[in-house]
Amino acid sequence: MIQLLEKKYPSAKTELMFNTPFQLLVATILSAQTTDRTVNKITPALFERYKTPYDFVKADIEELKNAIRGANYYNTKAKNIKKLAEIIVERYSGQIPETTEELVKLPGVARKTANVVLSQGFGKAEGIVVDTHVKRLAERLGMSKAKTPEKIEQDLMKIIPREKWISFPFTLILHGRRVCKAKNPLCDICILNSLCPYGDKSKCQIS
DNA sequence: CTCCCGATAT
DNA sequence: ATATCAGGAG
Repeated sequence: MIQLLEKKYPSAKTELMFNTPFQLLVATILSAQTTDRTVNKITPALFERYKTPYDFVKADIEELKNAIRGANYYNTKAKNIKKLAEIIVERYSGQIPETTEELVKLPGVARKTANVVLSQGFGKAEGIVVDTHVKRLAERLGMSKAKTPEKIEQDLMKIIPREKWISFPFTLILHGRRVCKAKNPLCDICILNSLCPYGDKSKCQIS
């Protein structure tokens, strides 16, 4: 099924807009519980106003909140981004760290965000991105019975070849958005229907 | 397990 | 007006 997904979504990657790894980090934090499209509406002006990590350090918190208003939880995210910028300037000389271990220490950054930044910003396959789509599809496709993103990631790392770790989750994300939706999945047009344990059940459930 | 708490589609 | 979208911290 990896091959089928790759064939259907040949260039699967993040849809977030960015020019530097730091911008990707900020964009990914903003994308928590927020669609990529909404984030992409915010970031051009944001990155024009704040060009370097140090610009975020100097930022007035209210002005920063206003600049990212539109992203869900912008209050918390503004504080996290400012704090994170301080850490990057003070502890990392303005360059964001390139390991999961270091990234998840930053405020507002857990494994999902760290994996997006490492894989999409640096081409590093330290782990597998597990967002709500990957979580749902992994369960439906029978790839993991685990409940937490951390456990699901571990399960996927065992069954997905490492050279696919970067692209594979993004094929699931695209498929999850377009076909294998949370509500009313389009099983009748799904290319994975014949080998999906969930598909057979849902075909009987959908009116 | 609770809080955070906007945008877009229907 | 309501449903759907879709992570992290305490």
